[in-house]
Amino acid sequence: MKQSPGVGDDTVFLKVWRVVARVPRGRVATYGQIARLAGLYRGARTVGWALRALPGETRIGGRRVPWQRVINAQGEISARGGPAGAEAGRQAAALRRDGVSVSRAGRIDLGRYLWRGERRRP
DNA sequence: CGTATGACGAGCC
DNA sequence: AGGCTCGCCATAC
Repeated sequence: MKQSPGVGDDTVFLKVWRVVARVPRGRVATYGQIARLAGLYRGARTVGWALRALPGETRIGGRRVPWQRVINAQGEISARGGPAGAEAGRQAAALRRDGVSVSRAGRIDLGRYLWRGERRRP
């Protein structure tokens, strides 16, 4: 089942959140990208899991974690398990407020908005 | 400690 | 191009 993980201290979730917190406004990052930066080379799914468990009020570095800036590798907003489109709609709106263009189908141009600020070392 | 789950991703068909 | 399957990882139970 899905319950709140023990987000006590230095858990993988916290690491993920810290990376997400670095994504600048007006940019987006993919789950796989966040995973790599967090040290989880193939843990894209784990990133999704971590974001699902992210309490909305969580703050890192004094500000809320911009979870809306994380999308899948196809440039689309991934659906949650809940009501179809409910959360996705909120995410699209939040992204547009960030200045990111989101198509009605919920697609984003990665070539244009993908965060390239920090790349993994070779 | 073994099984199941999921805001993913890369291949295949 | 669109859709399915299989692999990955950490967490829940």
